[in-house]
Amino acid sequence: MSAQRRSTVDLAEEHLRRSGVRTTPARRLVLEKLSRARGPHTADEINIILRSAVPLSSLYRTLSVLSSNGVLERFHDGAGVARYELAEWLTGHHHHITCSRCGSTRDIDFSQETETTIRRFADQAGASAGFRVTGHRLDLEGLCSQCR
Amino acid sequence: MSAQRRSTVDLAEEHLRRSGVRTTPARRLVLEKLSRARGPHTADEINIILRSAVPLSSLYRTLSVLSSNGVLERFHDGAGVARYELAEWLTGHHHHITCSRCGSTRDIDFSQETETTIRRFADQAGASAGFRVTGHRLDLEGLCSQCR
DNA sequence: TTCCTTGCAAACGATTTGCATTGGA
DNA sequence: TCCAATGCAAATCGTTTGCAAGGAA
Repeated sequence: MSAQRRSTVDLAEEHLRRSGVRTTPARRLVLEKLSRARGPHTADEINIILRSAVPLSSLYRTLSVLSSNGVLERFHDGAGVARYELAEWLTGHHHHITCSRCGSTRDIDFSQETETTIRRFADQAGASAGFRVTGHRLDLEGLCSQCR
Repeated sequence: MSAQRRSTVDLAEEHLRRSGVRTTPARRLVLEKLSRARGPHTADEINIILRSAVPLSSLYRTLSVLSSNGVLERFHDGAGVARYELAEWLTGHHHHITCSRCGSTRDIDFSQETETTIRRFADQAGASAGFRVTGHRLDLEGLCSQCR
């Protein structure tokens, strides 16, 4: 077999295996769907995409396991609902932009140069508050093309 | 009377009055406490600070009124709990840094120059996604001096 | 007086958990 | 086989709401 590029899902599952976390149909299903998604999704949205193949309580447990093992990341949107997406080491560092009218959220990228600049500002500002900065989250708010 | 600098609370109340929103003890109390706070607080924290002077349900209504009238801003922390703080037009634009170990959140400022740079990046990146950017939120994560 | 606001209790919705059962390695 | 994962139902917890009583303008 020639060295083939591993899919995101494969990488994630290998990571889990190495952590001693079992691969199960539900986990694979969630990883597959999220790797295909354009942005972060709520448990409810994932449940709909999966057509309830995984009951909500199990889905939450799945999302919890995947998050605490570093394969997914969780944050809370403007309505306070948890949204999940593949971890940055699988997708690359990125940000979000949310439409303040319809609430849709999209991934967004900054140039490497911009990221470097932001990181430098962040380290600096954090240090002056006595923090060692380990990461940042820059979310934009605006009006999407449909709502504009 | 000489022109005296208006307090943040006064400014907020005048703003409310102009919007036809009544001034009540509960609203004044919440504004006073939040204007003294170092950072954003949850309803529960405010309730404790106020020693339950305002019942939780009324407190939530108060926070809701103040938020929807532009005097407070609400966001959800890492645990998904709503946190409130005075709106930016009252406190000035700023960011937050949260300790990933103890969860404490502090306000943090960037220089005007840095803000300008960030805003420029944001506008640019948003535009390329078809959005008109109206604001941004840059939250830092790190370890505070105690937890470091 | 006229609405708006409050307080209490009940309702809600997202998320979590207990427990018996099933299934992966 | 053995321990972890699942499904269901019930429990939590932050937050919201209905309704009658109280209060600001």
